[in-house]
Amino acid sequence: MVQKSKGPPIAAPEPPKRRGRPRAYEPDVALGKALDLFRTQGFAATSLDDLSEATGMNRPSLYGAFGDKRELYIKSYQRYREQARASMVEIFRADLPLRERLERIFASALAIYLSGETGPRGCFTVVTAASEAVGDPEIRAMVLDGLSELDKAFANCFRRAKEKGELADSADPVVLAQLASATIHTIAIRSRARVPRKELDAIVKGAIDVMVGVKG
Amino acid sequence: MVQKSKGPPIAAPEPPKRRGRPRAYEPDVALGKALDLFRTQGFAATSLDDLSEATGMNRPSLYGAFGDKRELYIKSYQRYREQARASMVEIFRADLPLRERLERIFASALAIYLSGETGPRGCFTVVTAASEAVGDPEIRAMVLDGLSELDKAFANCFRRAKEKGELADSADPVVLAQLASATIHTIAIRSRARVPRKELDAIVKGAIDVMVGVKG
DNA sequence: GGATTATTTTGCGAGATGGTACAAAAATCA
DNA sequence: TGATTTTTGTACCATCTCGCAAAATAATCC
Repeated sequence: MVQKSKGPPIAAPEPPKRRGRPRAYEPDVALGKALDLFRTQGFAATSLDDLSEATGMNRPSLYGAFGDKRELYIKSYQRYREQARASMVEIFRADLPLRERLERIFASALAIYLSGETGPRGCFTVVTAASEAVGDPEIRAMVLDGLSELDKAFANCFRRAKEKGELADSADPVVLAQLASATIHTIAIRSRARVPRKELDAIVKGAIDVMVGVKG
Repeated sequence: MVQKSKGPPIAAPEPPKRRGRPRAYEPDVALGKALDLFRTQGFAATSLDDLSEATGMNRPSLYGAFGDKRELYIKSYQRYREQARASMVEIFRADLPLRERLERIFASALAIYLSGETGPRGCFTVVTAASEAVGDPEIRAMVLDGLSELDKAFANCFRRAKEKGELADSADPVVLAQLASATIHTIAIRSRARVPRKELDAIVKGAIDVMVGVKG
């Protein structure tokens, strides 16, 4: 949300008159390109040359703008999280019937997982968990945070649904949330193995049926 | 199960009098070491020097015995699948109450995922799906096979339980199987992020409660 | 215009990477 | 014993890796 105040001219997206030679790239789009590469190939399989070519920045510029490869990976991951969060937060917040809310969440997730020019790329949190998270404590902490953020959002969702009487009294919001997260994770993995969208939709539908229909 | 027949001497683990210089390694244990490395570090992050050191074979020997790095990865993955299958097949086959069967399956999976000297390593199928599967059709096919093998085993499990009256008539074995697989996948991912075992156990317990309690 | 500042560009360098050639070593076969 | 076969060990190659230093470029400030 960009504020559109009528007050004094606030420097928003206008160039803040930087000194020195102007950049030949936009950091935001460059980071997006880097994220694309990391999402498909992973950290180790992506070389600085790959990143340099994709972003249009040569290596020293990359280094100056984002730090070394690991820092760039971390910044890419943070950006992924922001994007993913942005695409879901309103659905989580909205006041919709439980089933519809879940349908929209999973549809939003699938849209992210199936996107990609060369093929589906899955969930970057899952990809990172499966690779760098074991050996790098800082990255692992971010992944853990990503996992629990989703768990919490789902738990909140089910808690509210229960309060509104959409679920049986015996239903446990935390357990249902873990099931919902598990469904997210399974479609993230399967999408990378190119399981056709129809099957993924069926998995989502089956999971939702169980989650909203739990009697105890 | 090694057969202990009384018939004529079958050349089993006895040296078949190979010609030429004898090997300084045992291919089976070397492959095991390679699998260990690949499971923790992934394909791209594991160098031939790493593999050479871990197996005790120098690079030419590695190459001669298993082919190039990719072939070694594929053979390692196949071996992982064999081991995982071996550790579960009897539980799937056994004639146990549904809940107990599920408990044992998940316990067996967790034992695999949490093992490792340097920390939990998760499921190699999931790790491979998250990395090499996108770019390598042959590897992707193996991963797909691994995913569907688990789905089918679970579906069979629930189908039999339903026939025995352990599940409501309205329960759908396929949907329940996908939920069980999803639970497997989520604990595989979380274990790599070092989620403590207690939480993983809780996730498994919650999922089982839902699966065996589904009324429809 | 000249000084200052920020960025780009070129290119380097030390080391790692996957893979291989070749000779020495160690066993069997004749 | 000597020929054959198989594996090992050393050394090497061409390529790629990440990161950085130095110089060139292009803007603003005075």
